[in-house]
Amino acid sequence: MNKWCCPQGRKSYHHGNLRQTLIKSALEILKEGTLADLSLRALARKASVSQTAPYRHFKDKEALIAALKEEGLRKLGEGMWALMATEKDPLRRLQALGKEYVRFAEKYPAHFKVMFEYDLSDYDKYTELHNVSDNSFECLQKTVDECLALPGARKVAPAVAQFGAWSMIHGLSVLLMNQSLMKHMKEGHFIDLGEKNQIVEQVTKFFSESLVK
Amino acid sequence: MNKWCCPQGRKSYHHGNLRQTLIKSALEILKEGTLADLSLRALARKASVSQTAPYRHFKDKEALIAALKEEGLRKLGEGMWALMATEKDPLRRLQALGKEYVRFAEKYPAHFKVMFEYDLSDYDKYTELHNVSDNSFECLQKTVDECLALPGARKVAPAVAQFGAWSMIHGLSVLLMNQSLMKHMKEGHFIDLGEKNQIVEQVTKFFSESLVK
DNA sequence: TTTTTAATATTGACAGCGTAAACATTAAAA
DNA sequence: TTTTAATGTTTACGCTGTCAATATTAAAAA
Repeated sequence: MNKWCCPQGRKSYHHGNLRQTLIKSALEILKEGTLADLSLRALARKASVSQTAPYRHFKDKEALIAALKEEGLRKLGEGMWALMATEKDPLRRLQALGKEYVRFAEKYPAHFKVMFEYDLSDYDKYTELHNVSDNSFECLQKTVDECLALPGARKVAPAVAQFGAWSMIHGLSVLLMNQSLMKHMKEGHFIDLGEKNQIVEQVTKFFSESLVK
Repeated sequence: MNKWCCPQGRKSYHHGNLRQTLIKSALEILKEGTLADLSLRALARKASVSQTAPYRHFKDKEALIAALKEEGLRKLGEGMWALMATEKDPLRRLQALGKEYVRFAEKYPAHFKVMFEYDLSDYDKYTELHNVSDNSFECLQKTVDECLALPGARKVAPAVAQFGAWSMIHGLSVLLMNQSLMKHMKEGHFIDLGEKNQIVEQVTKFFSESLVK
């Protein structure tokens, strides 16, 4: 007799793919809700698994968060590196990278939220995060350097331009993703600006052109 | 007899200044810790008050958070508006505003964290937040407009320059305040950049100069 | 001044949370 | 086939946000 065979009404004792399932559910919750809405127990429930099962895959809640961050960083990096291969003109590529960054924020809002809103208590525990992060932003650096090597480029310390580009792109994404700011803007400020995509198009263009002449 | 007169070992039944005390304690906690470390009960304990006393001053936890956000936004606005009065040259003022923004993030890290990392579940409940926010960023808009009115200014839609300025300044602050990013940078990237203040000085200068010529 | 009332505090209770400890099942390695 | 490591379960603890019912008191009204 096997009344204990399939706990939580599952087909088999082992879930089979719990880690991925937990990550997926977490992203679903974050997509609509805030970070405060995320709980390991709710994820376990959604996966029809006991409340402590997640601990076989993540040391604690922060480890799950770190995994989400890493996945997001990786996706972002992939998108940006793809542009490195396809767009050869540095100025146009810098603009494209900015657009890609914003596009990522819109396509993966849950990843974006967790990447930049959730402050881990100890980043040193997640060394892989740094590596992925490095890799993602390396192409931004490279592209800025190429822009500065262009004939007629402005004379700026590369680090300044790199940091400026990153700040601009990141800030743009953050502001555009901020429901509060966007809302109040539509009700008064920047009304003549049109749609989001146009903002991104123009601001990134503005910046990349700032590097030359 | 008054064994019940002074609960929690206080001198009087009423605390006298609980609201401010709670806010202050919250900021102290956030200064060193993360948003996850913040709990109403801990704040109540610190104030030697019962666990539900905070509810006389804040409808719920989010209301406390919103109050922190508002206070931060107000401080930021004050600092920025002060510059409007003292620095008349638009370009230099734009740079000064950027530096002020970063300086604020460094001086009030707890406010900054809560302002831009804590996503409220419903912003419409806190209308005052929008007003304060509007006011804080109005001077940034005005300054950019003045820059664009300068002889030799680049031809850009004002909204684009405004949004670009805001993105740059905000992104700069966020990146500089991100312990994770800053840490990994010192260990490899941007090493030739020197100290934070120099970054801010140069990047803000770079941007404001991007508006003219 | 006295009385009433509104502001501010209290205790007690409840469900949900993160997570530790001890134990069960099973897939994979020996 | 046996052993072991991976992956699950149950139970339990203290912490959390928050509600309901109640107490104290400062300020307003009488």
